[in-house]
Amino acid sequence: MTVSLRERRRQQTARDIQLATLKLAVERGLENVTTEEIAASAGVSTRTFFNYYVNKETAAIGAPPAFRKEDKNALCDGTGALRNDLKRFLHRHMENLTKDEPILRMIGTVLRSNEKARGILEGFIIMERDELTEHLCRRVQNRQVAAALASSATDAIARTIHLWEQEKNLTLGAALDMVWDGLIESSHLLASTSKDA
Amino acid sequence: MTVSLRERRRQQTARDIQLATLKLAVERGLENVTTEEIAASAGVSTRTFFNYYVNKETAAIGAPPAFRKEDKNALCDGTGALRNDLKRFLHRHMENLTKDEPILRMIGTVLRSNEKARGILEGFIIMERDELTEHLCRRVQNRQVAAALASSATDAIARTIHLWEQEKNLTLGAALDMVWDGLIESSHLLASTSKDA
DNA sequence: TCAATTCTTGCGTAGTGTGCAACATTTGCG
DNA sequence: CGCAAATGTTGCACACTACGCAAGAATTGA
Repeated sequence: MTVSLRERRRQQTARDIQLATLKLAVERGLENVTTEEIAASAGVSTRTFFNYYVNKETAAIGAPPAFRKEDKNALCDGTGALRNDLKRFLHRHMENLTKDEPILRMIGTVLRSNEKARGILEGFIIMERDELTEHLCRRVQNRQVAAALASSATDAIARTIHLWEQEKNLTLGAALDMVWDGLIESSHLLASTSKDA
Repeated sequence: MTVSLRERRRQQTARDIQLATLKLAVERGLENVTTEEIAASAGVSTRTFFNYYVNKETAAIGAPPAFRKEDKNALCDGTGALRNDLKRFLHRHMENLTKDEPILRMIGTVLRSNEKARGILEGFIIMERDELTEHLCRRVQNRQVAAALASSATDAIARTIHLWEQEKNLTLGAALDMVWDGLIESSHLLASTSKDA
């Protein structure tokens, strides 16, 4: 854990800038905030702001937590029913997000109104999903099946966060359970050729 | 069908600008094309360009075909197995897209490298998906189930286009069939609690 | 302590996006 | 038809974004 002073400062500045960005963005909307203001609020020059982030949208999003390698491996090397392994995987990831709930909430606010920020996050999610697809290919053989499962996973996460943002008194874990039940039910519907439900 | 001259010109100019944007974007990347160039190429002033589109990314995407109302109604008022109705719905939509295959291909190129364009399209897709969710609520009662189904549908479309872009000699319909089989198979996996497959 | 490396900053500049006002075109009505 | 209202186009001015460059400050390792 030899983190140099430089490195620590870099991390701190990056975070300072992100927090300054989100704070101002939540107050008045990211569109109505200039990079100059953000930089001033974070205590750096405008030029330095751009040394850290290529634009204010990226500054707002920061570096979202990716799927952890251990969790991905546990998912595709799992021995139980895929369904259970996937549920565990998702819960693990939600715990991972719980650490930064305030930031998550602020980012949600920004995403709702800012197209560019959405696109940046979307790009990140696509990468994560593609990687998850790759991993799942080791477990399910058929690429399209793996892709469908990976989509279900990332979508479930998105819907979970969305639900959690709307329903005040709901933890991320509880929201995931609701979303998960919906996913399973929808799978039953799609797996069946009878006209029930 | 009384379309005024003004309206027709507007449509034509909008399309001219979109085509000029896509042409230049495919050649050199949308980042390396200025609005000024696009406007000149489309035969209008820079200012007029911004009267039609708020930015070049929007110009590239244009107005993507939304789900048709009749198709949505057929889906949620359908009497057969949901699975079959959904498959038909997706095929209908792909036919809908087939009309503009060249544009679709160019947009795909742009989306791969441009975050802002992705965000704009994502916003459009979110609206479509939310509307589809609303419709599906009439058929499946539980909101989370409807949301999961709507996600499956829009994701399937995205994966279909992605597959179609990669595999040269594959129609949109054929690509959808492959994606669809993957979706069904993944649904079986998620519906089952046994550790098969 | 000193030299290499890295970070910060100001300045200059190309490009984006909008408000405004003048001018041109289309439309609908008498 | 002909004219007034509505709508569309354009140039200009301006604030803001984002990046290259180079000078100078801070951090590192020897």
